[in-house]
Formats: sequence, structure tokens, C-alpha cells
Amino acid sequence: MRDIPLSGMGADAGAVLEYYGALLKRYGPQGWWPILDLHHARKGVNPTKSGSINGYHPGDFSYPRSEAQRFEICIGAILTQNTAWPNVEKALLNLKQLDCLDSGRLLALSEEILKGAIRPAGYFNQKARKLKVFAEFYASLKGRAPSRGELLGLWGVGPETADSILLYAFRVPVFVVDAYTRRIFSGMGWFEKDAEYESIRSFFESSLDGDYKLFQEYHALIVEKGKRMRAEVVKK
DNA sequence: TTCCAGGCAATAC
DNA sequence: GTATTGCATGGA
Repeated sequence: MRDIPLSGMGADAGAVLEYYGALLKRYGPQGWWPILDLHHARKGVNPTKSGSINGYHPGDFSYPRSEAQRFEICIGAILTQNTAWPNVEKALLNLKQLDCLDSGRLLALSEEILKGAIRPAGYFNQKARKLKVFAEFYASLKGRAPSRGELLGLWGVGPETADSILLYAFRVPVFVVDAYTRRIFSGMGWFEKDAEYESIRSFFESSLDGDYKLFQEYHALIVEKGKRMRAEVVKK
């Protein structure tokens, strides 16, 4: 299996930044990661955004603004594994209703209550276990940021989830690779469909000279593009 | 009705 | 190391 994204196939650092600019111009700032409660007016929400438009904050990179929001992002990253965001939103709202968007309170929940709450997000048996494992780890951090290795060592946290948590909950400039990233860029001939996660990640990270804001926006734009591509296919 | 979403772990070779 | 399979809800 090929594991190096090959400059020979048309991708270089300039192209990476250029494509980011094109996506931003076309779709506008995305305002990821979505947060349940934005305590300010959602000025500038892009009304043409596909899927749920709740909780986005275009052009505002100040989230998370609290420990509770940081934990909420982490939980959302786990719940959205292979799952549509509107379903995740339902699960998060249920947890919020229980006042359990908090590592300690989530740990105190019974299995049955927890599974019931996250049921809309699918895979609720597995995800209940994943959330418990993560909540325990999160509590043990006592406010410090986790390393990528620590996250990957957790049962239920793979590379995409780890990188989403680092990027959106802890503002670490990492490039998140997801199914859309593979689809879009392999379609453009930048690398093979089955390229290794790590080789894609290192390719983008070494090509981009920017802070966490650039990485947050780039990933969000890729997802938006990917969703629209799918919508186009379905329409036909 | 079928298809599939902002993956991951377990298993089989 | 590579390929396959189970996990589950809700919207299109």
C-alpha cells in the first residue's frame, strides 16, 4: 500500500494553501467546533451551511471558553464517530439536560441512563463505554492538556478523534484527516484513497505554516465541501 | 425500502 | 501488516 503522498501527483505546499483559500472564498468561515450554548448573538452564521446550523461561530476562534465547553467538544468528538452531527446534537442535549456535560457527573451516571441519553448518536453500547473511559482520563488531567499519545492510548479514541480533540478542545495546530479529506484529495490526485492516516496528516502539517485557527478552519471547510459533494450526488 | 454519516476495535489471515 | 466485520440511530 502506498503511504507517501507524492508531490509528483500535483500536491505541493503552495497548492495546499491555495486550495484552502479557494474553499474559504467559496464557502466562507465555518466557525467550528459547534457549541450547544453560545451566550452571544450568532452573528454571521452562514445560512447556507449544510446540515445543522446550530452552535457554529464563524470567525470567532475563542472557543472553548470554559472547561465545560472543552469537555463538551471532546464528548462530541467521540459521539460523532461515523455518525451524522444532528444525531450527536440530540445526544449532547440529553446529556446537558442531565447536567452531565462534566467529567465527574458523567462518571457518576449509571450505564443505563447514559446509554439512554446518547442513544440517538448510535452505537450507544460502545460509545457509553468510550465516554466513561474518556471522562475518567479527562478528570485525571486536572486542567493540563493531554498529549496525542495519551489520547491514542485510550480505548475508543483513534487518530481522527484524538486530533479533533487536540485541535478544537485544546487549540493544538494539528491537521485532522477524515473520510472527506481522503475522498476530496484522492479525487484530486494528491494521494491514494488508502494512504496512511499519518502520511496524509504529516503532508498537510508540513505544508501549512499557520496557527490552530488555520487548521480548524481548513478541516471545517473540507467537511463542508464533502457534505455538499454528497448532496450533489444524491440529488442526481 | 435502502443507503450511509465528521471511526474504531476485534478478529482473521 | 492488510482485509473484513460489528457496532446503531435517524434522515434522505
